[in-house]
Amino acid sequence: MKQHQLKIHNTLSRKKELFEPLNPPFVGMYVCGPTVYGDAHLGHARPAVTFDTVYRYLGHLGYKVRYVRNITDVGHLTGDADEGEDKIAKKAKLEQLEPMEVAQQYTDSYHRDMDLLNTNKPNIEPRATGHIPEQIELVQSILDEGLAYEVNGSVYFDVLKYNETYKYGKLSGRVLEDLMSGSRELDGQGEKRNAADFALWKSAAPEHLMKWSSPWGIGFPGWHLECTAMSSKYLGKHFDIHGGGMDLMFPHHECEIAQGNACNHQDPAKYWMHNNMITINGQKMGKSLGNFITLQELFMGQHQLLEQAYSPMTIRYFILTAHYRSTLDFSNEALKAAQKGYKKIINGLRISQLLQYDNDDSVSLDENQVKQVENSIQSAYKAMDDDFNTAQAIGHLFNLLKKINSIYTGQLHPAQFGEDTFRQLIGTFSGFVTEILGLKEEKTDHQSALLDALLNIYGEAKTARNYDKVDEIRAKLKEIGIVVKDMKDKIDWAYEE
RNA sequence: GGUCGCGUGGCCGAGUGGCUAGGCAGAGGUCUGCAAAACCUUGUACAGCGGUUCGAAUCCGCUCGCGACCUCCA
Repeated sequence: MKQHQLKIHNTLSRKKELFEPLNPPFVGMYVCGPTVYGDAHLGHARPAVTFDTVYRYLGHLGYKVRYVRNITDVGHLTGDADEGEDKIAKKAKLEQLEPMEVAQQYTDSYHRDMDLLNTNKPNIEPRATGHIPEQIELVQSILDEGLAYEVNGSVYFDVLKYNETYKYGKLSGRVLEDLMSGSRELDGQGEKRNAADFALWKSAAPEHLMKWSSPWGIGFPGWHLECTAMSSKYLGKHFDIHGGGMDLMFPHHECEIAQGNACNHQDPAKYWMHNNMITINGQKMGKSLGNFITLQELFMGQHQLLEQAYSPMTIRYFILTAHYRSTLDFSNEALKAAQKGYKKIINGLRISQLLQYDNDDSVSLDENQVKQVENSIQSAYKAMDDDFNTAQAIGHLFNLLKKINSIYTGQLHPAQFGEDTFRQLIGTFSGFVTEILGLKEEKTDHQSALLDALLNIYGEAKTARNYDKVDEIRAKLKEIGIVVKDMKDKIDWAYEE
C-alpha cells in the first residue's frame, strides 16, 4: 500500500476527511446507476467518469475495491399525473414492448456508451428487478421495527416516528419541520400519515405492468429501497463509500440512510460522495429546456447545439478538467479547447513511449530540472489525494509534458535528469494518463486515406521506374494483409485472400 | 418561501490567509525549404462595498448577480 494521505469530502460532515477504510485493504463502494428508460446522456457521463476515477485511484493506491453500481429497471414513479405508473412501464406501452425489453435495450446502450468513455465495469451490477425478495424482506423488517405502516396494500416509511430516535435530514441538511410545512400538495398523499413519509412498497393497479406479489398484495417496490437492499447484500450493512449525483442527495440518499438505520441500526455508508451537475451554456440540462444531449448525439455531433462531434475521450478529459464537486458547463468553445488539450496529452503519451534513456557522459545532471520534475510528480499525487482533484493533477501533468516534449525535440537531454528521474518522468506521466485518468489513444480509422496516399507514391515510383521502391511498398502492404493490384488504367488494392 | 452552493484574466477552470496552477485563444521569439508541432517569453484576474489582519481571491458582514435541491432527474 502506497503511503498517501487521501482525503475525501464527506457530504455527511461537509468536510474533507482522511480516508480510513473500515476493513483495509478492502474498500466497498456503491454508486447509484441509471434508470434504464432512455439513452444515456451527459448527466450519466459525469458520475460514471468521476467514480471510475475514484475506483482507479483507490486501486492505484493498492486498495482492493468492490465497486457496485446498480441498474434501476423498475421505473420510479413518474409523479402526480401518473401515480401508480412507472417510467419503464410507460415507455413499454408506448413502444409496444415488454418492460424488460425496454430495460435490456437501454442497459445495453448504457454499457456501450460507458465502454466508449473507458470506464471500468463495476464488479457487481445488480438489477432492481433481480432483488425483489430482498426488498420485500427489508419492508418487513422496517415494519417489524415499527417504523412503517401499511395502507391499502401500500407500505410507507414513518418519517416522524423515525425522527424520534434518529435524525432525518442529516445528509442534506433538512429540518423535518421545514419539510412538513414546505412540502407541496401532491396527489395520492392521502394515504400517507405525513407529507414527509415515503413509499417502501406501492400497491399496483391492475393495468400496471411491472408488479410482484408481496405480503401486502400485488405491487412494486418504492424508489429508494433497491439501493438499500443491494448495497447491504453485496457490501454489508456498513460500507465505505456511497456515491451519486448531487440531485440524489435528497430525497433518495436521505431515504437510504433512514432505511439503513431503520433495519440495521446504522448508517449504510461511512463516506458519502456527490458529484455536481452539468450545465449547458450555463443552463441546467433538461428535456423541457430543449438542451438535452445524449452521449451518442455528442459523439456523432448530431444535435442542434453542437457545432461538431466530440469524441468519448474528449468528453472524459473535459469532465476531468473540472473538480467533481463543481458544476461543469458544456459549450462548444470549452469542448473544442478540451479536444486540443486531450490531443496534446495523447501526443505526449505516444512520445513518452518512444523515448529511451541515453547516458551521455558529456551531459551533466541538472539539479534544477530534477527538482522541477520531482515537484510536479509530487504535486500531481497531492492533488489526487486532496479529494480526487483531477483538474489540478492535470495541470501538473502538463508541466511534466513540457519536459517530455523538450527531450523529444532535443532541447533537453535525458541525462540532465539522471536515469531515475527520467524513468519517473516517463512512468508517472504515462501511468497517470492511462491508469488513473483512464485516457487512451483513440485510433482513428484513416486506413483508406493512408492507403490512397501510399498508392500515389507507389504509382509515382512505378512511373519513375524506381522498382526497388515499388517492391518495398508492395512488401510492406503485404505484411499487413493488403495486396496491391496493378490494373490497366489504375492502381487499386484488396485484402489478401 | 425554505435549504445549500457559486461569482477567478478574452474563454474554460484549479486555488481557501503570504509561494508562476494548467488548458484554449492572442502577442513576440527559437527551430524550420515552407508549414505544423514543440519549446521559451508575454497576461498587473479574482462581482461590488465595507471590515478583520503586518498581509485576503482566500476569513467576516452587507449588496448585486447566477444556480441547485425542496417534484422524476446523474
